[in-house]
Amino acid sequence: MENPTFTERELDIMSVLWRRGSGSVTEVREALGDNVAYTTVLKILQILEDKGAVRHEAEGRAYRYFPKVEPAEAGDSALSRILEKIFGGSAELLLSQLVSDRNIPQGELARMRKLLEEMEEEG
Amino acid sequence: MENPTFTERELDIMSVLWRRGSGSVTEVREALGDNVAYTTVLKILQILEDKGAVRHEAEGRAYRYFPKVEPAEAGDSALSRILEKIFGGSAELLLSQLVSDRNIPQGELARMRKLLEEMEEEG
DNA sequence: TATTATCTACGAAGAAGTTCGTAGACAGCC
DNA sequence: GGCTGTCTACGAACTTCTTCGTAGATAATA
Repeated sequence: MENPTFTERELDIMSVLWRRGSGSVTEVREALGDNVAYTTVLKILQILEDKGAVRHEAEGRAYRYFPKVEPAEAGDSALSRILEKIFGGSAELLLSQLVSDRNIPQGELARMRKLLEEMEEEG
Repeated sequence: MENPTFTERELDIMSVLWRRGSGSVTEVREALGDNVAYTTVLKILQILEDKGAVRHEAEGRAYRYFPKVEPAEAGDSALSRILEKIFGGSAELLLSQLVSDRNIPQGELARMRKLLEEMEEEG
């Protein structure tokens, strides 16, 4: 899928599939928590399938849906958009916003720093 | 403005205002490049004003629009969404996606690293 | 003064996204 | 067999977003 972008609801549902690895309509619906109708969830899954973002396998009489698009792909599109439109292309500003007021644990911060160090070395 | 979120078009226009600092309808329209009608741009600016995201001052017979919401605020909302929905809350994964395949100049990478170092020290 | 150009206000049409009801298929159970 | 519950398919209502036309105000210009 080229530059996958998702609407609000589509993203909600992709998010569930990414977290769980897969899901039946019922599972996704429950994970959503919202009081959204069964057929609504099904409909969006069908839309996502049309788009090529998910696929399904039969499981008994029902379908089990699997993400075809990876978080990395979706994240890349989404980040590009934010980076350009909001942070004027500055990854530095974006990072600064990401880490401020978000209380990221030391360990994670350290790993993030190491990641950047490696990028610098590889150059 | 509490947790400002913008539609596609609204964001296009906010982006112009952030880059330029302010803009008349004509200026925004030209910066957009799209062949969107004058009244369309005006309409979205009016919507943004209703929302409290921009304000205007009279300039001759026309209005000059100024952003009221800062990129940082909008960026925070947008990043939160992506962080949770796409990267499962992992800032590390988000950063990894941000820096890969994006060819960020050494100088910027270094500043980003330093930013993280400072965060670690303050802890 | 009449005409034209430029501007905002408003409303409505059109497009996209969301929600759900109904129908039909099918399995399990009385 | 008939009834009930569970499932997908489909379509239509509804909401939100986007786009623009028209009207009315006002300034500049002939």
